[in-house]
Amino acid sequence: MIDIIISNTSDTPIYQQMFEQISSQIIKGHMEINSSLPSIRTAAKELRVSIITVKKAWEELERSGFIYTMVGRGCFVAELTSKDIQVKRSDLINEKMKVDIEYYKNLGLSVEEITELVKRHY
Amino acid sequence: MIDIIISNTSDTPIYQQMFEQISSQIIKGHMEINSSLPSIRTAAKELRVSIITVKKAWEELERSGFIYTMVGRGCFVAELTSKDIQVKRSDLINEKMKVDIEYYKNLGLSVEEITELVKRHY
Amino acid sequence: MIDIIISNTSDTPIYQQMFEQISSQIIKGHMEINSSLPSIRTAAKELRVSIITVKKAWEELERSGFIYTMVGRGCFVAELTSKDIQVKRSDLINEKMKVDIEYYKNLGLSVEEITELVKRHY
Amino acid sequence: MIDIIISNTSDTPIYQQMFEQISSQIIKGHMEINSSLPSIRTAAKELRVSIITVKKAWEELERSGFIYTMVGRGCFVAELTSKDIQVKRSDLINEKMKVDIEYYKNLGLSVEEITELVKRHY
DNA sequence: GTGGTCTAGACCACT
DNA sequence: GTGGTCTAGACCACA
Repeated sequence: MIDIIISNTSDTPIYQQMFEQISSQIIKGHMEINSSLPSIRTAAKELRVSIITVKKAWEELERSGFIYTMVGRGCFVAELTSKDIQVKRSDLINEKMKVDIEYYKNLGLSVEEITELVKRHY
Repeated sequence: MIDIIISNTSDTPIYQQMFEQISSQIIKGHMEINSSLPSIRTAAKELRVSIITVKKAWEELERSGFIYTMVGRGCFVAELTSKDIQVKRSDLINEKMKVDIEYYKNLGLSVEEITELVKRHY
Repeated sequence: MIDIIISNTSDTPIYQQMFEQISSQIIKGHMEINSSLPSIRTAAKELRVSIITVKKAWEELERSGFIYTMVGRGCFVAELTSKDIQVKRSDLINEKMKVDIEYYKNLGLSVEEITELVKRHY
Repeated sequence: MIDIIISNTSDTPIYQQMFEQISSQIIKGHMEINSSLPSIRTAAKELRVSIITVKKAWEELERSGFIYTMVGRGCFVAELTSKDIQVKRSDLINEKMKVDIEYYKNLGLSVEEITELVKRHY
């Protein structure tokens, strides 16, 4: 089993949805270190997507250091130290925050207005 | 002349970059009502993008009510009441804010942490 | 046209053969900066491989910084400074050299024997 | 006991790692002629790899003439004359050297640069 | 069983 | 035209 929800209508690619959800679960410590991910075939069947789509997601996860692969055996959650995780998390957050603030600023929003909106939408 | 910066390597489509920057300028009142936009050809030459791309951006702007077209004469900034503008602005902001908050929440950020980051990045 | 030779019988994957040959040409300065690579489709047809195989090679090249992509327009040779190129080249060479020397050393070869072999095979 | 180090994450197959390390030990005379290799089951347990993998490595070693099998009794280091060993060793070395030189040559390295690198990395 | 590579299509958005 | 994504198969090496 794997705890992912795929939206076929979303405009973010399926493989990226998978990447984001799994990486986020690893970052939050919801997946045990060295535990195995479902095999590409199993995940594909479960999520009703193509094998190649799953593979692409797994590849991205490996390239980002979230999982490691042992050919013929499967893919496993990498041994990230809590520090590694904090760094990865911060990177993700700061990168996005920078772009977001740029956007709101561009529309003439003050910092107070933004924080107000944040509270309302949270 | 037109005050836009295009990034060819960005992964947001060029026409959308144009849409966002122009609509934001109109919303902020930086473009005079009924003033004319540059012709599609001129804009294309200035920004070094395809005519088709400019056409698409202008179409999107018209569809969203930011500009209007007079066939054979060009495109002009629409007469938006300040209320219209507020509504459009709010729509843009709220739609994006909803998605953004979802993302940060998903990474385990509290509302306080988000507002803290907002202040730092602003 | 593109100057690549593919061996279907080799045990190095096709996409990797393409990556190595193109990156090596860029490193050696045989491809002009900002010149366009053949489109994925064209290259696939010319080399008689699948589109997806070419795409994978192009992707690796982009990830390694050798080329950049403009969606809807094509892929282009990146503007590498001669210093960038030297660094990339050194990295490739040293990484491989380390493994190779390890191998020969492991078989009991002295440094003189290796250099002797190098001269003979060059 | 058997003196081998296996890397599960390496991209050279496990059975090949085993083959290379054992054959190299035989070539260097570090394993006594007619001495017995550990049983497949023992080796598999010690190295924490699959029995099938060990079997494949032993098979390769036998096919290359490094060991011989006595059914029901185990596998033993073959009686290689020093000449046999020299030939096998040369074959391995020359085959690899040919490919390696090709690679370095392709990156524009002169024979002097290569020998220089060899000395530095040795 | 596993992942790695590859094919020959397809549809889409963008230029 | 371009690249981006996806599908539903296939064959292979590896464990």
